[in-house]
Amino acid sequence: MNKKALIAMSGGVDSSVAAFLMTQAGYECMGVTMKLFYNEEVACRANTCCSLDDVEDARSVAYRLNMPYYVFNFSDRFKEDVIDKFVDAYENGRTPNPCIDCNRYLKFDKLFARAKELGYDYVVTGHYAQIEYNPEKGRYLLKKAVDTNKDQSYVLYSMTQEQLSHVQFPLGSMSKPETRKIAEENGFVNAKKHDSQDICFVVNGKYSDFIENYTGKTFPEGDFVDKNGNFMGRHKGIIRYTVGQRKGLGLALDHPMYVIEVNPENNTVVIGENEDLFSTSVMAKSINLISVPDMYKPMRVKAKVRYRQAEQWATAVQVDENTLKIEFDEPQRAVTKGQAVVMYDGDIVVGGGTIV
RNA sequence: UGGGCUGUCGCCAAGCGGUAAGGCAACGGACUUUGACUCCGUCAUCCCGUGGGUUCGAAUCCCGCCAGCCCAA
Repeated sequence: MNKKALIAMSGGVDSSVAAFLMTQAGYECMGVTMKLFYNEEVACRANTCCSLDDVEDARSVAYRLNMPYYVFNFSDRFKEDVIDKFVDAYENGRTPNPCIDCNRYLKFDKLFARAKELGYDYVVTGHYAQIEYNPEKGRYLLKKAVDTNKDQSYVLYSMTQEQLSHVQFPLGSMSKPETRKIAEENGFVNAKKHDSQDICFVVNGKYSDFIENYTGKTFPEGDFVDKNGNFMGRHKGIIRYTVGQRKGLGLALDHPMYVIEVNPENNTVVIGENEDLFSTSVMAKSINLISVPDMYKPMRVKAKVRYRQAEQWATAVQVDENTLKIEFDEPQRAVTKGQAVVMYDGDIVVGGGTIV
């Protein structure tokens, strides 16, 4: 009897090709799209995942591949573990990464558990990353995608051994052009669909508008101040700013200014020079380690503090059960609370955590 | 209402007789499964406070007026 794989299909080209590859590999597959929010609440949008159109695309591909297809309504869980956390972070001067939470709580927890209940051996997604079992370590390893330009291992750092042992990323060794080629060859409706981008549950770009609509709150104006607390201007509400931001400040000086810090306590936003944004030390909470059981002994790693960034040399050490301290060799620009720091050993993901 | 200074794009600011630099902001796009950063593009077209004058030609020179600032009273 064939192994059974549950394919998480967003309606995009990547997960569609992942589904195709699994059928080719002889798995008994089922396609599933997670309904994460209501389109009536956040409207429709062409290039986001999981909208109504996307469900139709996913269904179409599943039909073409001759696999059963279902939509699972996980909107309650998504609200609780992604949207509410997202809003809470912004309200408290942090900058969340909802994609990481969605992977952590929806794809590899809620959906993962459901797959198990239904008797499936694997959950499959269209992520560009690789999973590999290492006999010497006795651990499953998460590795970067072969196509390093599309590598998504950063958003997967929270995966556990249990999850890694029952998840497959068929696209890990593919390049994006190869993926699209396969989609075209199979006549998938979404072969030329634009890559997803922006926050999927935020319509028409402005996440700040979403937060205000969603919470029914308005976030009051406040002061821009410099490092010494001198008044520099008025800001339009704390949720509109993130560390390192330049655009949207509306401050016309003789040179660009950047957000250095967001201060919810007194509703101020500290601005300063680009040089003021650099720091070498990073503390992370809610950590997850993959390639090693613990890191109480300092370890040389390469790490990055945002998705699209080259890893930088650093020394990391675990402080306690849930805390990691990372000391970069060179100062890093705009280390931002709420974002993730992810550590690598070559192309192996060591682990990561949320920057505090 | 004596003297001095200034008035160029939303902000700052070049320009000093030859047909409006640049920076910031803004806007648009690229990049991107988060937010940012970055990059590319656009941004004064009978016009340089205003009305006259000189000149082949003025934002640039001259005169008047207006506005703002400063110093004196």
